[in-house]
Amino acid sequence: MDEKSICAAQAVRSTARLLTRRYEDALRPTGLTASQYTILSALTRHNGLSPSKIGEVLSFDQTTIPRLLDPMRRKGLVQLLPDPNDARRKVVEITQEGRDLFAQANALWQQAQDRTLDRLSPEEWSQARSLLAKLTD
Amino acid sequence: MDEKSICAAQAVRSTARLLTRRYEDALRPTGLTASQYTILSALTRHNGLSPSKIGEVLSFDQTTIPRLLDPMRRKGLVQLLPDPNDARRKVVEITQEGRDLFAQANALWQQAQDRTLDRLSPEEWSQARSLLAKLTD
DNA sequence: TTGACTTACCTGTATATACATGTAAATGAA
DNA sequence: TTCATTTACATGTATATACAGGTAAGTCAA
Repeated sequence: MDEKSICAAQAVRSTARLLTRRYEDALRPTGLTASQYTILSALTRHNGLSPSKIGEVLSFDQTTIPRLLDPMRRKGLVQLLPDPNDARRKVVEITQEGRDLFAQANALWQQAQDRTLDRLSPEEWSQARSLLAKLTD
Repeated sequence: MDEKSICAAQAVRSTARLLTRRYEDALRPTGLTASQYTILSALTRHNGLSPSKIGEVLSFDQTTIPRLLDPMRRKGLVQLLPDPNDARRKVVEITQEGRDLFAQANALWQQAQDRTLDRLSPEEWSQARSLLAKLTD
Protein backbone atom coordinates (compact mmCIF):
# COMPACT_ATOMS: atom_id res chain seq x y z
CA MET A 1 0.00 0.00 0.00
CA ASP A 2 1.29 3.31 1.26
CA GLU A 3 4.88 2.20 1.54
CA LYS A 4 6.19 5.22 -0.31
CA SER A 5 4.53 7.48 2.22
CA ILE A 6 6.69 6.14 5.05
CA CYS A 7 9.31 8.80 5.69
CA ALA A 8 12.76 7.46 4.83
CA ALA A 9 14.42 9.95 7.15
CA GLN A 10 12.27 8.87 10.06
CA ALA A 11 12.96 5.18 9.42
CA VAL A 12 16.71 5.68 9.33
CA ARG A 13 16.83 8.27 12.11
CA SER A 14 14.83 6.23 14.62
CA THR A 15 17.01 3.20 13.90
CA ALA A 16 20.06 5.39 14.39
CA ARG A 17 18.76 6.56 17.77
CA LEU A 18 18.16 3.01 18.94
CA LEU A 19 21.53 1.76 17.71
CA THR A 20 23.29 4.75 19.25
CA ARG A 21 21.82 3.87 22.63
CA ARG A 22 22.81 0.23 22.22
CA TYR A 23 26.39 0.93 21.20
CA GLU A 24 26.93 3.72 23.71
CA ASP A 25 25.56 1.48 26.43
CA ALA A 26 28.17 -1.11 25.48
CA LEU A 27 30.91 1.54 25.29
CA ARG A 28 29.93 3.12 28.62
CA PRO A 29 32.85 1.66 30.63
CA THR A 30 35.17 3.60 28.34
CA GLY A 31 33.19 6.85 28.44
CA LEU A 32 33.32 7.00 24.65
CA THR A 33 30.34 8.11 22.60
CA ALA A 34 29.50 6.57 19.26
CA SER A 35 30.92 9.56 17.38
CA GLN A 36 34.11 9.53 19.42
CA TYR A 37 34.56 5.82 18.81
CA THR A 38 34.05 6.34 15.09
CA ILE A 39 36.66 9.10 14.95
CA LEU A 40 39.19 7.08 16.93
CA SER A 41 38.58 4.19 14.55
CA ALA A 42 39.31 6.38 11.53
CA LEU A 43 42.46 7.80 13.13
CA THR A 44 43.70 4.34 14.03
CA ARG A 45 43.73 3.45 10.37
CA HIS A 46 44.72 6.86 8.95
CA ASN A 47 46.46 8.93 11.56
CA GLY A 48 47.02 12.62 10.88
CA LEU A 49 43.81 13.35 9.00
CA SER A 50 42.75 16.96 8.76
CA PRO A 51 39.51 17.98 10.47
CA SER A 52 37.82 18.58 7.13
CA LYS A 53 38.89 15.16 5.88
CA ILE A 54 37.42 13.52 8.95
CA GLY A 55 34.14 15.26 8.21
CA GLU A 56 34.26 14.19 4.60
CA VAL A 57 35.02 10.55 5.36
CA LEU A 58 32.46 10.20 8.16
CA SER A 59 29.69 12.44 6.77
CA PHE A 60 29.91 15.08 9.44
CA ASP A 61 29.45 18.72 8.59
CA GLN A 62 32.78 20.52 8.77
CA THR A 63 31.68 22.73 11.63
CA THR A 64 30.76 19.72 13.72
CA ILE A 65 34.32 18.44 13.88
CA PRO A 66 35.83 20.99 16.29
CA ARG A 67 32.93 20.33 18.67
CA LEU A 68 33.44 16.58 18.49
CA LEU A 69 37.20 16.88 18.98
CA ASP A 70 36.93 19.20 22.01
CA PRO A 71 35.99 16.58 24.62
CA MET A 72 38.41 14.13 22.99
CA ARG A 73 41.23 16.64 23.41
CA ARG A 74 40.26 17.31 27.00
CA LYS A 75 40.43 13.59 27.69
CA GLY A 76 43.81 13.38 25.99
CA LEU A 77 42.65 10.99 23.28
CA VAL A 78 43.72 13.16 20.33
CA GLN A 79 45.83 16.24 19.72
CA LEU A 80 45.59 18.94 17.10
CA LEU A 81 48.81 20.00 15.47
CA PRO A 82 49.49 22.66 12.85
CA ASP A 83 50.08 21.37 9.34
CA PRO A 84 53.67 22.33 8.47
CA ASN A 85 52.78 22.73 4.77
CA ASP A 86 49.71 24.94 5.14
CA ALA A 87 49.09 27.26 8.07
CA ARG A 88 45.34 27.06 7.51
CA ARG A 89 45.27 23.32 8.02
CA LYS A 90 45.57 21.21 11.11
CA VAL A 91 46.44 17.60 11.66
CA VAL A 92 44.54 15.39 14.09
CA GLU A 93 46.61 12.72 15.76
CA ILE A 94 45.50 9.95 18.07
CA THR A 95 47.56 9.75 21.27
CA GLN A 96 48.83 6.60 22.95
CA GLU A 97 46.04 7.01 25.50
CA GLY A 98 43.63 7.18 22.59
CA ARG A 99 45.02 3.99 21.13
CA ASP A 100 44.84 2.21 24.46
CA LEU A 101 41.26 3.28 25.11
CA PHE A 102 40.23 2.35 21.58
CA ALA A 103 41.70 -1.14 22.00
CA GLN A 104 39.66 -1.55 25.16
CA ALA A 105 36.56 -0.18 23.45
CA ASN A 106 36.85 -2.59 20.56
CA ALA A 107 35.96 -5.62 22.64
CA LEU A 108 32.88 -3.83 23.98
CA TRP A 109 31.94 -2.63 20.51
CA GLN A 110 32.08 -6.23 19.30
CA GLN A 111 29.35 -7.19 21.74
CA ALA A 112 26.99 -4.55 20.42
CA GLN A 113 27.92 -5.40 16.85
CA ASP A 114 27.30 -9.11 17.40
CA ARG A 115 23.95 -8.46 18.99
CA THR A 116 23.01 -6.17 16.11
CA LEU A 117 24.02 -8.45 13.24
CA ASP A 118 22.90 -11.60 15.00
CA ARG A 119 19.62 -11.85 13.14
CA LEU A 120 20.96 -10.99 9.71
CA SER A 121 22.72 -13.28 7.32
CA PRO A 122 25.95 -11.93 5.80
CA GLU A 123 24.01 -11.42 2.56
CA GLU A 124 21.32 -9.44 4.33
CA TRP A 125 23.90 -7.24 6.05
CA SER A 126 25.62 -6.67 2.74
CA GLN A 127 22.32 -5.75 1.16
CA ALA A 128 21.38 -3.48 4.04
CA ARG A 129 24.57 -1.50 3.58
CA SER A 130 23.99 -1.31 -0.15
CA LEU A 131 20.45 -0.02 0.31
CA LEU A 132 21.54 2.55 2.89
CA ALA A 133 24.13 3.83 0.43
CA LYS A 134 21.51 4.08 -2.30
CA LEU A 135 19.34 6.29 -0.12
CA THR A 136 21.97 9.01 -0.16
CA ASP A 137 23.23 8.62 -3.75
CA MET B 1 35.35 -11.15 4.43
CA ASP B 2 35.50 -8.00 6.52
CA GLU B 3 31.87 -7.15 6.13
CA LYS B 4 31.02 -7.97 9.71
CA SER B 5 33.67 -5.56 10.91
CA ILE B 6 31.83 -2.58 9.42
CA CYS B 7 30.13 -0.84 12.30
CA ALA B 8 26.37 -1.05 11.91
CA ALA B 9 25.87 2.01 14.07
CA GLN B 10 28.22 4.05 11.93
CA ALA B 11 26.53 2.93 8.71
CA VAL B 12 23.07 3.86 9.95
CA ARG B 13 24.14 7.01 11.77
CA SER B 14 26.03 8.52 8.85
CA THR B 15 23.09 7.82 6.57
CA ALA B 16 20.82 9.45 9.14
CA ARG B 17 23.02 12.57 9.19
CA LEU B 18 22.93 12.86 5.41
CA LEU B 19 19.18 12.29 5.18
CA THR B 20 18.56 14.74 8.02
CA ARG B 21 20.41 17.44 6.08
CA ARG B 22 18.50 16.62 2.91
CA TYR B 23 15.06 16.65 4.52
CA GLU B 24 15.74 19.70 6.70
CA ASP B 25 17.02 21.53 3.66
CA ALA B 26 13.72 20.79 1.93
CA LEU B 27 11.73 21.79 5.02
CA ARG B 28 13.72 25.01 5.55
CA PRO B 29 11.00 27.36 4.26
CA THR B 30 8.81 26.12 7.10
CA GLY B 31 11.50 26.33 9.78
CA LEU B 32 10.66 22.78 10.85
CA THR B 33 13.36 20.30 11.82
CA ALA B 34 13.12 16.62 10.97
CA SER B 35 12.14 15.76 14.53
CA GLN B 36 9.51 18.47 14.65
CA TYR B 37 8.04 17.32 11.35
CA THR B 38 7.91 13.75 12.64
CA ILE B 39 6.11 14.78 15.81
CA LEU B 40 3.59 16.91 13.92
CA SER B 41 2.99 13.97 11.60
CA ALA B 42 2.24 11.68 14.55
CA LEU B 43 -0.08 14.24 16.15
CA THR B 44 -1.94 14.77 12.89
CA ARG B 45 -2.89 11.12 12.91
CA HIS B 46 -3.28 10.65 16.68
CA ASN B 47 -3.90 13.96 18.40
CA GLY B 48 -3.66 14.13 22.16
CA LEU B 49 -0.81 11.69 22.67
CA SER B 50 1.04 11.87 25.97
CA PRO B 51 4.70 12.89 25.89
CA SER B 52 5.79 9.41 26.91
CA LYS B 53 3.67 7.83 24.19
CA ILE B 54 5.28 10.09 21.59
CA GLY B 55 8.67 8.90 22.76
CA GLU B 56 7.57 5.28 22.64
CA VAL B 57 6.11 5.52 19.14
CA LEU B 58 9.01 7.49 17.64
CA SER B 59 11.91 5.89 19.54
CA PHE B 60 12.89 8.99 21.48
CA ASP B 61 14.04 8.74 25.05
CA GLN B 62 11.36 10.08 27.36
CA THR B 63 13.53 12.91 28.57
CA THR B 64 14.08 14.12 25.04
CA ILE B 65 10.40 14.91 24.49
CA PRO B 66 10.09 18.06 26.65
CA ARG B 67 13.16 19.48 24.88
CA LEU B 68 11.70 18.74 21.46
CA LEU B 69 8.31 20.20 22.37
CA ASP B 70 9.73 23.43 23.80
CA PRO B 71 10.49 25.19 20.51
CA MET B 72 7.28 23.80 19.04
CA ARG B 73 5.30 25.35 21.87
CA ARG B 74 7.09 28.67 21.48
CA LYS B 75 6.17 28.66 17.80
CA GLY B 76 2.56 27.85 18.68
CA LEU B 77 2.52 24.54 16.82
CA VAL B 78 1.48 22.40 19.77
CA GLN B 79 0.12 22.93 23.26
CA LEU B 80 0.49 20.86 26.42
CA LEU B 81 -2.65 20.34 28.46
CA PRO B 82 -3.15 18.50 31.73
CA ASP B 83 -4.73 15.08 31.44
CA PRO B 84 -8.07 15.33 33.26
CA ASN B 85 -7.87 11.69 34.33
CA ASP B 86 -4.35 11.68 35.77
CA ALA B 87 -2.60 14.74 37.15
CA ARG B 88 0.79 13.23 36.36
CA ARG B 89 0.07 12.98 32.68
CA LYS B 90 -0.12 15.59 30.00
CA VAL B 91 -1.72 15.66 26.60
CA VAL B 92 0.02 17.08 23.54
CA GLU B 93 -2.28 18.69 21.01
CA ILE B 94 -1.46 20.09 17.63
CA THR B 95 -2.83 23.60 17.07
CA GLN B 96 -4.48 24.95 13.95
CA GLU B 97 -1.23 26.75 13.18
CA GLY B 98 0.54 23.43 13.54
CA ARG B 99 -1.86 21.78 11.12
CA ASP B 100 -1.47 24.58 8.61
CA LEU B 101 2.31 24.49 8.76
CA PHE B 102 2.36 20.73 8.52
CA ALA B 103 0.19 20.84 5.39
CA GLN B 104 2.65 23.26 3.86
CA ALA B 105 5.59 21.12 4.93
CA ASN B 106 4.14 17.99 3.39
CA ALA B 107 4.68 19.19 -0.15
CA LEU B 108 8.29 20.02 0.64
CA TRP B 109 8.79 16.73 2.40
CA GLN B 110 7.53 14.94 -0.70
CA GLN B 111 10.37 16.41 -2.75
CA ALA B 112 13.00 15.05 -0.38
CA GLN B 113 11.20 11.73 -0.15
CA ASP B 114 10.98 11.41 -3.95
CA ARG B 115 14.62 12.21 -4.35
CA THR B 116 15.52 9.67 -1.70
CA LEU B 117 13.43 6.77 -2.99
CA ASP B 118 14.07 7.58 -6.61
CA ARG B 119 16.77 4.96 -7.06
CA LEU B 120 15.03 2.20 -5.16
CA SER B 121 12.31 -0.09 -6.43
CA PRO B 122 9.30 -0.48 -4.15
CA GLU B 123 10.61 -3.94 -3.30
CA GLU B 124 14.00 -2.54 -2.34
CA TRP B 125 12.43 0.11 -0.14
CA SER B 126 10.28 -2.51 1.52
CA GLN B 127 13.34 -4.64 2.11
CA ALA B 128 15.35 -1.71 3.40
CA ARG B 129 12.72 -1.00 6.04
CA SER B 130 12.57 -4.65 6.97
CA LEU B 131 16.34 -4.84 7.39
CA LEU B 132 16.45 -1.65 9.45
CA ALA B 133 13.83 -3.12 11.75
CA LYS B 134 15.82 -6.32 12.12
CA LEU B 135 18.86 -4.36 13.28
CA THR B 136 17.01 -3.25 16.41
CA ASP B 137 14.94 -6.40 17.08
C1' DT C 1 -5.26 5.09 56.06
C1' DT C 2 -0.59 4.80 55.65
C1' DG C 3 3.67 4.03 53.51
C1' DA C 4 6.36 1.64 49.93
C1' DC C 5 6.46 1.44 45.28
C1' DT C 6 5.67 2.86 40.65
C1' DT C 7 4.62 6.08 37.01
C1' DA C 8 5.01 10.46 34.41
C1' DC C 9 7.12 14.35 33.67
C1' DC C 10 10.86 17.75 34.26
C1' DT C 11 15.64 19.70 34.99
C1' DG C 12 20.83 19.76 35.20
C1' DT C 13 24.41 18.61 32.50
C1' DA C 14 27.10 16.97 28.63
C1' DT C 15 27.75 15.88 24.03
C1' DA C 16 25.92 15.97 19.00
C1' DT C 17 24.76 18.40 15.00
C1' DA C 18 24.66 21.98 11.68
C1' DC C 19 23.71 26.73 9.77
C1' DA C 20 25.34 31.50 9.48
C1' DT C 21 29.10 33.96 9.99
C1' DG C 22 33.94 35.36 10.96
C1' DT C 23 39.10 35.16 10.32
C1' DA C 24 43.39 33.95 8.57
C1' DA C 25 45.99 31.91 5.01
C1' DA C 26 46.68 30.34 0.31
C1' DT C 27 45.79 31.05 -4.59
C1' DG C 28 45.57 33.06 -8.91
C1' DA C 29 44.50 36.51 -12.24
C1' DA C 30 45.37 41.31 -13.58
C1' DT D 1 52.84 42.67 -6.66
C1' DT D 2 48.16 43.32 -5.52
C1' DC D 3 43.67 42.17 -4.55
C1' DA D 4 39.59 39.32 -5.28
C1' DT D 5 38.56 34.66 -4.51
C1' DT D 6 38.84 30.40 -2.37
C1' DT D 7 40.04 27.31 1.33
C1' DA D 8 40.31 25.72 6.22
C1' DC D 9 39.13 26.19 10.55
C1' DA D 10 36.63 28.29 14.46
C1' DT D 11 32.69 30.57 16.94
C1' DG D 12 27.74 32.11 18.01
C1' DT D 13 23.51 30.21 18.29
C1' DA D 14 19.81 26.89 18.18
C1' DT D 15 18.01 22.46 18.35
C1' DA D 16 18.79 17.24 19.25
C1' DT D 17 19.66 13.59 22.30
C1' DA D 18 19.98 11.07 26.47
C1' DC D 19 21.68 9.89 31.24
C1' DA D 20 21.28 10.95 36.29
C1' DG D 21 18.55 12.49 39.34
C1' DG D 22 14.35 15.11 41.22
C1' DT D 23 9.22 15.84 42.25
C1' DA D 24 4.51 15.02 42.27
C1' DA D 25 0.84 11.88 41.76
C1' DG D 26 -1.23 7.41 41.38
C1' DT D 27 -1.38 2.46 43.14
C1' DC D 28 -1.70 -1.13 46.22
C1' DA D 29 -0.90 -3.98 50.02
C1' DA D 30 -0.63 -4.11 55.13
